[in-house]
Amino acid sequence: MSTRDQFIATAQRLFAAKGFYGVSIAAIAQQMGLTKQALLHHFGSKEKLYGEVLQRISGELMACTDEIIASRVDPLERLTELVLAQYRLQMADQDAARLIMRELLDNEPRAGAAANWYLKPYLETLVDTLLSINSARERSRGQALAAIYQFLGAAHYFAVSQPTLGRMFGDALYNEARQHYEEELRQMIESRLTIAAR
Amino acid sequence: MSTRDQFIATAQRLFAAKGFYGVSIAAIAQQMGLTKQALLHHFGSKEKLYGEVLQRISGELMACTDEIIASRVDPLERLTELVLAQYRLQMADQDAARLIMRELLDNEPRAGAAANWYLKPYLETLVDTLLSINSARERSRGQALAAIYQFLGAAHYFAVSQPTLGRMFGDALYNEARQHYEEELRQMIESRLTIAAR
DNA sequence: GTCTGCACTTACCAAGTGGTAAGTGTCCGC
DNA sequence: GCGGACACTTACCACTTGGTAAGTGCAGAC
Repeated sequence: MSTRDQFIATAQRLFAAKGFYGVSIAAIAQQMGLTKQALLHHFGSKEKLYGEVLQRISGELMACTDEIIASRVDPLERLTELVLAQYRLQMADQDAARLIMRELLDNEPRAGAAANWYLKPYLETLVDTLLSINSARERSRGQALAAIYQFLGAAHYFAVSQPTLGRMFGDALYNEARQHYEEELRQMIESRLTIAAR
Repeated sequence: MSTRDQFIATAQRLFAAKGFYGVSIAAIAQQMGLTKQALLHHFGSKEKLYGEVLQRISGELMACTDEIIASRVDPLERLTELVLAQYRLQMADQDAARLIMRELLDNEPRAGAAANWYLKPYLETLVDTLLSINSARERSRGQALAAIYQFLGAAHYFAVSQPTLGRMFGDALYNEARQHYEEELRQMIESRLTIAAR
């Protein structure tokens, strides 16, 4: 793993834990036994490093999304898999999930606002897919977005809560909830879209 | 409104927008045309101010929660109202919602970790209420927590997304989704708990 | 050998950080 | 009029911030 990639990985971990302003470039470099000027040598500025972290994350999500879109044609199945895949990715890399959540919270545009150019097409895809599921029932884009947001919110929120829940109730209960969660999500999506089709 | 309360309100707004580390006490004071020492005079330290902001927020949520627990006995109705009330509060004060979300993300304990002593009893109440809805079906605490988290995640996530969604798609679409969202939440809870009762 | 590019260092900077100390003015009870 | 509590100020502190400048050491090319 190149020094550069190591920087990105370390930065992702720290940014996820304490946020952009909560981490100094010196702290990131120190974690790797280097000086902050080594970091600046590779990335030029703190913002650019942050941008690269976001870019790597959104790249992974987009790749995963594209694959599902290519392989699943049935809209209900596609929508379900898109949400579940996103959930699995976030559970597998919870630092990434936290970072994206932080990006969602920060209303100021920063470092190219990387969350946008991945999140927007992703959301558009989800909304379009949902709208194509049952053309019979009239459904506005706003209503579709509301439904999508339930799914994503339920998934993302849970993926991000491990530290807090672990601290509150112990990791055992979180892990127990985790065992059920994916299935719960699947049922939630199914029941929502099935009821909607009535 | 006292200077002190103004400080808390201003701090809440700024902390919500940029996080604890992203805002300096000088910036907060400057917004009110005062010096940072005026702020320190009232609160002693940045952490204490932050703590007071969290305390005010959690106080409101707890008051609202207690009232519902006192007035609703039917568990399904109580659970639904608890989640919806939380959602309404968060939509009414989106800065507060963002702050709590940030608190959820920060795994380090800080400023008394105010989110804990409000969030934990709140979650416990929700889990207990859910478990009492249908004692016939065996259900573990972890499973109950998973269900609860779907509801809260869907609500909280949406409440926090206005800036991002507004930037992405324009406020019109967000407002349209918003019109439907509370009803969507209600249906989601109902269908989840109704199916569970089968 | 010497030159070049690369990864990385030490040294330094202006600006900003949270916080302390010591006032300054103003209102209020007496 | 006076003493003290209160709200707030200026002045200052040690420290950290992101970033620049100028090397240093070391590989490979010629």
